[in-house]
Amino acid sequence: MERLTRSIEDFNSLFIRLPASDRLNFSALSVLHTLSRRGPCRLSDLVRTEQIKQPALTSAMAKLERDGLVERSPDPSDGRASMLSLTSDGRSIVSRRHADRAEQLGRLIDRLPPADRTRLLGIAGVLDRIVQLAGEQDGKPDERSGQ
Amino acid sequence: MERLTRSIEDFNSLFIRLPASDRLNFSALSVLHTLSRRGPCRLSDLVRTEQIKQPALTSAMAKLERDGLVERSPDPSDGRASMLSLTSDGRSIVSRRHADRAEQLGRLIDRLPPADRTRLLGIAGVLDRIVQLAGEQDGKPDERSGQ
DNA sequence: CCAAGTTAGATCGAATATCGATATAGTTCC
DNA sequence: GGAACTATATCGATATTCGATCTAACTTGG
Repeated sequence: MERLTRSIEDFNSLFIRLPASDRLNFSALSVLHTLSRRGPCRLSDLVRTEQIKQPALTSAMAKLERDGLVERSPDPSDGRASMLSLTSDGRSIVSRRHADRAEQLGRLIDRLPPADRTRLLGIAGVLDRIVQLAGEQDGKPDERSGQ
Repeated sequence: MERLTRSIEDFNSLFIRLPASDRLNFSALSVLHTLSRRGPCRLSDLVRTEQIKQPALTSAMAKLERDGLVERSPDPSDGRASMLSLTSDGRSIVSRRHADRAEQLGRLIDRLPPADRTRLLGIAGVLDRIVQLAGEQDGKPDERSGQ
């Protein structure tokens, strides 16, 4: 476990740095990614998973909204809350970053021995299953299935 | 590549968040990790890999030094520079975080089907090779070999 | 050796991010 | 309707970041 953990740590140092961030800080990018993967949700849902407190998230959202990357609509079932969702500009930032990472990772993987390449590509499903397991642990038992 | 990249992104969202940070922010933790993996180096070496500019790194180092996690000694070959290195307190923060991650990852992996577990454990070497390839690309062709 | 250019790192001031505490407004339960 | 709760906003203080600039130390060509 030691060994695998260290390899993942080192790989992440690399992977995280691949795409140079635009004018957005780490928290803002993380919020965009989360909104992209989970779909519209409320501020308090994000507070649970992002690594910042609610006031910081409120001001981050204000900036993202000013920049036209996120929009809010009233939550029909609760007058206190808003539903937050990505605008198309927001979606394109996320997918641009994703595409950059995929491309740069692809360039590295192309230089691996074929056997390694195959093994690595085959690991995606395992990673998904781990994420799912972790989600079941603290969150509700399903929810991670929707595209 | 799409598929693998997305799985890694999702896994990272999880992996990054595993250990709640002490009183140190993301940049400080990243610096500690880098110092731990690369051994003593100069401020300007870190500026090249960390995602912050030199003034921010200088003030981060000042805080880490105040907190007793990093120490500096004069660089014998260059009177302008200092060599930065982890103190034993700094080392133990890094290894504590590493151990936490290993333990939590281990708990998840234990719940995978045996075949998946084996495949995942076998991927460490491939990740190392990718990191090495990326290092050869922009840095000097070797250097990544030391323990 | 010396002047000019370069590099390592520190410092300053402004902008931004974050936090804890608290305020506001909507909701639920009795 | 009123107490308790929840979602989010706001406020003031502290921390982080950056761009610009500064100093000291190194390097080089003569």
